[in-house]
Amino acid sequence: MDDHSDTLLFLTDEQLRRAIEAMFFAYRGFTADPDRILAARGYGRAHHRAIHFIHRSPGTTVNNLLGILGVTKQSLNRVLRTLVEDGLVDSRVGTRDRRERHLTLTPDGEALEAELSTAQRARMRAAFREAGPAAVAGFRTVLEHMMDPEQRRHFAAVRDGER
Amino acid sequence: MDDHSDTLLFLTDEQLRRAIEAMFFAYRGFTADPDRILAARGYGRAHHRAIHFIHRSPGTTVNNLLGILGVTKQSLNRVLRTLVEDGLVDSRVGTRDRRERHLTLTPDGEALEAELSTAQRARMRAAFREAGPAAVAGFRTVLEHMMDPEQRRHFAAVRDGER
DNA sequence: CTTGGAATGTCAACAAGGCTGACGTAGTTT
DNA sequence: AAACTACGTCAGCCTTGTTGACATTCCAAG
Repeated sequence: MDDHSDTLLFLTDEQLRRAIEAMFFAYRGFTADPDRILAARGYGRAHHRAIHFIHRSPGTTVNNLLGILGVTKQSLNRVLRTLVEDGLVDSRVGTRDRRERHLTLTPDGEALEAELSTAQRARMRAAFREAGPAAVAGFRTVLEHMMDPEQRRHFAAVRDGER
Repeated sequence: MDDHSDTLLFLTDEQLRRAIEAMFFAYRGFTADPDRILAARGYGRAHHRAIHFIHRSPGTTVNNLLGILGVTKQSLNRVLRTLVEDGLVDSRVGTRDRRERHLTLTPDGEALEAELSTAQRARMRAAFREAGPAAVAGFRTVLEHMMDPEQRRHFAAVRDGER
């Protein structure tokens, strides 16, 4: 009960260092495919993030998105403006509160989202398949515990039927 | 044998989507603590990466680092220059090949590395402890499979006694 | 031994996408 | 009517990625 042997085993500084590096390299792999697709269109990761979360929560407001993405409105606005101009995102004045803008993807926006998502899911699926179900469960558990509490709230929001 | 039930279970597009988001949020948590320390000194993540890999492989060359970090030499050079100027990194002309510069951390550099690493390991350790050993093993397995083959080579290099 | 090419690293200039600060405008709340 | 909120925008800064041009050094072919 007070035997720390296996606890110590996986909490070595060196083991943790390796996990940190793995996270770094894995994240690069994780973004590599979308990055290529986006670059071909002159977009960057910022556009991807906006598209992703608008797809996930159609009709979401600008303010809402700011909370999820954790950037300033000026920064988000730059991205949103180009997406609206290019006809990928639709910005509609709110009906209940007309100060708000509700964001949705246009058909073109959905198409790009699908393209990005398909590529990213394919890599994820391949990694999951090679690693096996048990590893996948562990993977997700650790990821959840690595988030900031606030980020985790946003994450959990989806699981329980979106806000 | 041809029962896909559990395979399908964890390969749903929706499940994959959630994993993608988890990766996004977790990476932000992962970098949050170092980012704060770096910002206080006027550095960014690029500096952290350089410091980390120089610490890992003391005496490494610029070219070597380029392969690991996957950026252009000009980009890396800017970061290295400030680190050398600030006395955190030592750049020494190679003895065998004088075109090369061998990079090591100065005592000040090691101190910052320790500070960054300690903060990042603390979060990692906490997440690992809450998730448990089995989850940790799965986590690392999936991460390895998510890397690009080339990135994975660099990663594996350390495990087998560095290059 | 020289000379041309490859490797290595530096300087300059540009772009994306973060940031802060200030401000305008509409709509809502008190 | 006054205060607050949501959103957009202008201006300017920083980090960190990019490409292009260039200097130095090494090596190998002639």
